[in-house]
Amino acid sequence: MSIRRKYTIVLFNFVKYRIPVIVKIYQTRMQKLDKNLVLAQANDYCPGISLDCVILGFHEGKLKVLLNKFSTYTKWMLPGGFIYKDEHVDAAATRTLASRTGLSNVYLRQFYFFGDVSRTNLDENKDMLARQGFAKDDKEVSKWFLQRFFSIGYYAFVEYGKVKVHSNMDEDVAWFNLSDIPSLYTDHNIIIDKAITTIRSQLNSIPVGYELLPEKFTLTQLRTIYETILDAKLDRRNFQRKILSAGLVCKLSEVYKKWGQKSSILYSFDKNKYHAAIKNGIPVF
Amino acid sequence: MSIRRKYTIVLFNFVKYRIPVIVKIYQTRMQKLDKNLVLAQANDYCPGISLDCVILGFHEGKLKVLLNKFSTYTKWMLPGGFIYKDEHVDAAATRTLASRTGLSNVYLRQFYFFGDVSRTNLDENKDMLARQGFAKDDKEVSKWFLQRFFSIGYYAFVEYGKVKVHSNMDEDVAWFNLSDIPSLYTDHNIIIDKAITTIRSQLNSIPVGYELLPEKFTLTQLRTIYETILDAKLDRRNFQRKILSAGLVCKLSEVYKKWGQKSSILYSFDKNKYHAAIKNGIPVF
DNA sequence: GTATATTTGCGTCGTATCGACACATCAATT
DNA sequence: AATTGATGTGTCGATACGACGCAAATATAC
Repeated sequence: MSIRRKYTIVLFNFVKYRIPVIVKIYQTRMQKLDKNLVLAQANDYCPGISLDCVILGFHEGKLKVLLNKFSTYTKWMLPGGFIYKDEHVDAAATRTLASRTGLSNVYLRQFYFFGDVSRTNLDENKDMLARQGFAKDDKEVSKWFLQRFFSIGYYAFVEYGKVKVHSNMDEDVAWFNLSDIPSLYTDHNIIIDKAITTIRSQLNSIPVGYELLPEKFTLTQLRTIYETILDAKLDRRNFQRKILSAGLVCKLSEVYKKWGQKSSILYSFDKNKYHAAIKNGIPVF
Repeated sequence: MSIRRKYTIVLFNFVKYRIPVIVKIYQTRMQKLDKNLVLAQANDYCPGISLDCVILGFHEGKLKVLLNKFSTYTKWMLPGGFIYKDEHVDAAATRTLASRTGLSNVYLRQFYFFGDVSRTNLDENKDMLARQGFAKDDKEVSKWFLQRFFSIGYYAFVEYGKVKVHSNMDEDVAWFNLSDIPSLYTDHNIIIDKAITTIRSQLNSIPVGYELLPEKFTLTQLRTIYETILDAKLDRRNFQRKILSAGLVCKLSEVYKKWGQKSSILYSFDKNKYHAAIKNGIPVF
């Protein structure tokens, strides 16, 4: 037998028999680590309560939502987390947001408590655990993950350009157009809808523009945000008159050139006036 | 010894020695019953979550809040309850409201999730349990009552005249003027403030008048409600013009005579127009 | 009985605001 | 050179809004 033939056989056997074994060993180790981590953390969290963040950004004329997906699971979901037993809910939300976006000092507000019994879908959760590699009859893991969960909804406005989306082996993170969101885990589609409805109803006293836009922006961008949230067309000229006459923004000497068309004037917010106006409510529509 | 003297002594001894013993026996029985009841129920409830209702009524020109107080405890508190493990949160709120007011079909809305760690005051709760007659080291009772509690805040508008306030041995129930509320259990003062703030900020799309007033009412009563919630005076004539020109109310042929002064015209809501207007938002101030 | 105070019904008036639309400008495509 | 689409700037009429006036009705004070 030639040396080459011999090596080929060794290599073939290695690939066929050894690699699966090695993979299996590591998988088992990882799962144990994973499970221990999960259980240790589960003990530190308040039972039955989670929180989910609807993180909104604005890019190229579209409102976007940040979603994530476990690499072992099929459905996308809202970035969420649990509350430590000695932690303020708002702190837990801030922590969750920071872990996904790397941002702190973000406009983040609680908007609803989701308390439907049927929002906890046992079949869905069992499927997710199975794909994660946990045994069906694993009592400890089931006890945490197959309990009824309430969820506290938070929405956040972030500056799109400042968010660094970093997916890794275990988790994908990505922006989705608000108008084009797939079917999500549990009631997360409902949570997003409720967030938008809430924001819309309080739009006059929420600094959407200030939080979503970069330092310098055009009035068209600002208007587009309002139009998207209100799901209505606003008269360009009337909108500008309102914003300008209220003195909320300062005209800059720079212009924004891009799409072809006429270049548009850049503005920046007059921070003091803007926040004062928001407190009293800006009539937008 | 005269018969009278003999009876006196017997009666004296009875009062001095027997009655306390009998009372003690019954107290102990009641506490055991109480404890068993508490523990049995505690098992059926979602741990760590309560809900509190800010029940608002309107009477004699004042906004009122319904509060209750355990007869064994000093502080008044918001009518509250827990959520059964298989119960929708909103259903739990409806149930809590009905048990205190006897009313169903009430305008009841969730408005905030109170998630501060420090809202659970252990000393206060220990004091309450002690006054209720539970031993300090009673592990089972402590486990439920001395855990960290979140609370979901609900507000409700009820027609004052329809509520039957029924206090009993264990619990007092009473209306308080919104402007004159004592120091309450835990953060319940904060919860009321937050409720009012929330209602104020959404006043244009909340049917306060419709829910708080009886079938027939005067425009002054309606205006007073808005003035109280907004904490501002509204011009009587401008307010009437707005309400009337929007066609929200129908003028009745009856008048309201009471306070002396000129008798005022009674109105009733045009239900359809009113709810349509509320959906789009009535500009009030 | 008369005067006063208070509350109600029913208005007026000037200004600010809102919604609808016109027109010129600029850059890229046709 | 004409067209397209987005932008800056302005006009105009209707209406809504805030401020306020005045008479009528009823209780209290004298």
